[in-house]
Amino acid sequence: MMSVPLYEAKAELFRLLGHPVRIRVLELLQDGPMPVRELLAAIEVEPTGLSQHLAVLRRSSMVTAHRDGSTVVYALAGGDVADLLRAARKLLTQKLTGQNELLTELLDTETGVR
Amino acid sequence: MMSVPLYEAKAELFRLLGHPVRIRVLELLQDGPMPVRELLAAIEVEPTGLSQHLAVLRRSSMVTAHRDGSTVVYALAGGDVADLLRAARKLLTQKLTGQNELLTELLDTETGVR
DNA sequence: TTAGGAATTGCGAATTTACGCAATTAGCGG
DNA sequence: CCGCTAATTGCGTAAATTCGCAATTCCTAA
Repeated sequence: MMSVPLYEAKAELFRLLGHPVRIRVLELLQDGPMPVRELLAAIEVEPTGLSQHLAVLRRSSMVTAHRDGSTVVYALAGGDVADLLRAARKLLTQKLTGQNELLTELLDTETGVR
Repeated sequence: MMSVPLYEAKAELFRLLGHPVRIRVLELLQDGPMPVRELLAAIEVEPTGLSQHLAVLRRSSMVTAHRDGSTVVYALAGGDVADLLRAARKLLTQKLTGQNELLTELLDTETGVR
């Protein structure tokens, strides 16, 4: 089995998350499964574009899809995607609130970050 | 102040993390500040390439740099980048084991792949 | 001041990714 | 079967990333 270095996989994961539409989809799906139609209504994107981004998320096994009649319903596929999004939000709020650099710097230098 | 939607910022963050070299740098810096020279020795990349990736991390305030004599030392800049990397590792581990389960299940039940 | 290493920056070429239109598949109702 | 909505796929082009070479900056030692 050709082993892919973990950091390669990690980079790939982040790269796949690196698009606004895909982030929106994942965030919306955190509240439970949702048909494409609703995703389409909630996100500012054209049907074709949404499909393509959903395909990316599907191929990387971050979401699952199943038909229900004439509509297709998407859902988060297991793994803790939520943790990632949460960590991202945490980091961003820190950065956006910005000027508490003092605090983070203190915490950082204190421990020597081991 | 022109507010950037949070999901845009989040996507941007992930996009910036989405490169093997940048991931490696962040992981290495988790053990403490490190001069470029050492990063260069530890990562398989050319000086010019490393500089460019370091520039990306600098511009997005994920790392800081300061000169120490003739060398430049990089360090993680505050925020909980570590949390992100940890969450990513967790998700990847789940995913990889999950793929194995799926694979064995496929081999056990049917040979058909449609 | 000059030589040299360390690190960065400025392009240009090559690769990758995103977007939109047209065409296609799939289910539902008349 | 036919028409219609939902969703996806196939391309071609536009836009963004990446990478390496050459040139530049900054520091140190002679």
